[in-house]
Amino acid sequence: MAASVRTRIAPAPSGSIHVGNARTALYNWLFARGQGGVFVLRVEDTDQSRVSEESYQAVLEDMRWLGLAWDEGPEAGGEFGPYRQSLRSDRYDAAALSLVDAGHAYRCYCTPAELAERRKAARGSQAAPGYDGRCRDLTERQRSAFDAEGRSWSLRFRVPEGRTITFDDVIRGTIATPTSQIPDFVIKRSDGSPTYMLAAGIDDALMAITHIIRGEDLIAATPRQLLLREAMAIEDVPVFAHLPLLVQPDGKPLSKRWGDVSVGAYRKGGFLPEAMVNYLALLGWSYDDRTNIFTVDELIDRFSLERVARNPAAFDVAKLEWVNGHYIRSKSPAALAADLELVCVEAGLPAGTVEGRRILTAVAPLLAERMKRLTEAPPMLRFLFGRAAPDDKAAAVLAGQGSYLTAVAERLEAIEKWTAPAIEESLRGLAAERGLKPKHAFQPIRAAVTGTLVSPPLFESLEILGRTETIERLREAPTA
RNA sequence: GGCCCGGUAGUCUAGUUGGCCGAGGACGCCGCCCUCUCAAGGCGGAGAUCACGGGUUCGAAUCCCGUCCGGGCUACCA
Repeated sequence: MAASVRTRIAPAPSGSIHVGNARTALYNWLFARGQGGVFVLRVEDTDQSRVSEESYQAVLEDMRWLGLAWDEGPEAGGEFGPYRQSLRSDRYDAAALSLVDAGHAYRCYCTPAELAERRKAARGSQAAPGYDGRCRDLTERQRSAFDAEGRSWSLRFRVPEGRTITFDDVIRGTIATPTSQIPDFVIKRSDGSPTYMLAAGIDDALMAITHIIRGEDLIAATPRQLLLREAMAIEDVPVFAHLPLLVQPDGKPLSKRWGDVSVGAYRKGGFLPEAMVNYLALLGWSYDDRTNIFTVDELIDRFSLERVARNPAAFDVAKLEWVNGHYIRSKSPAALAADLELVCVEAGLPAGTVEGRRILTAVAPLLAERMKRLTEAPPMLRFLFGRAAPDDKAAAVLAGQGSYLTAVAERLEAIEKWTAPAIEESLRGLAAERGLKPKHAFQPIRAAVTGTLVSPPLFESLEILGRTETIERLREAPTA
């Protein structure tokens, strides 16, 4: 039994979570849960310029919606807090200080503008990755001179020369990087704030994270954070697992121009959290060669880092919709009605009442099997919340049907019990008497009652609508 | 440019100890059935020179080499 697995998701609070981060969060969560470990939520808000309380809340809200409960983090607490980097600057300062004292970091007086210029100049040449190490060995006198000039400084990590940093990635195997490829990187900005490299590296160590599961884009950051740990004499080395990127169907990186990239957008778009979780789990991971639908417990039980794919995965909305449809159909009428109430109210339908709930619960099973997204419901059940003029196609079908609809109304008035089977029996009887094919017998009724040619099953719809309302609509339908 | 990671049908993938793969499943697509519309469901179908070229082997998607293509990193962003 693995004693104490600890994983973490460390989102920047810049609004609703990106689906790629949501997947990373999910994998971390699944792994921790499956190992009986702890899942930590840490907010990386070191870049003060782009955080707001609102977007911070949006992140927590998305996590809750997805059902990814964190054991430690904001609001949950924990012995390794605080869990917002903006509240942990004392730790970063202390680490930076000791790094400088030990000679592992030094002041760099180069300004961003100078760096940009030198980088530009070095572009064409052979080697030259990043910083050229100009301030690496400044003398005390030179430093004083810069200070006298009033130049501000940042702190850079002194990357040791001539070594190769190696680590084993659970998903990709061994990855080795010669330190010649790693320039002296900034760990503390001139405004005193820590960079991601320092803050994340320290926090992962301080929070005793045992498994770092993150995006492939961070694989280049790994040797640097390993170097940082070594310089701070941190013995424990976490297990690394770098997930493949999420891309668009055309293979390009996910961008807003292509479509929705935030969890919030899918939530508003009528997707169920369980569908989102199931689909995201499948984006880059598989259990076997045939299983597509998993309950959360099954995912927790079966998920493993070893079975995560290595190649980028394209986000396919069509498949997400299929998964979503599956979960919509598996919901109980009452539960689905609760979801429908939200989207109906959002769509302006007066569904938020006791009567509204009764209606929604009744149509829920009917709608379930023809929805891929909850947002498709309002147009299909609008007729249950009020009359509307028929659309063009319905109007065309209604033309000249006045006497037939009147006959239908009379039949329905004579029914003893207002139930779908009774309605069906009655209307089929009438159709048979008139020699009408079912389609020709029923479409005019559908048009008259719902105002459209596409609706939930007719007889059930009429039952839910009620006898009085049904008959009135039949008699008052515009058939001219 | 340098370093790193990838490359099985439109998409997600199975295949990881070479033969059971003349490549399996799912979404999507096409057709049929069911049927009061739309769906759902059932059945069937098209779709992959396993990026390309060499090599090793009786035999390679699976091993080796090279090439090409895509992506990531190369920031006082994370």
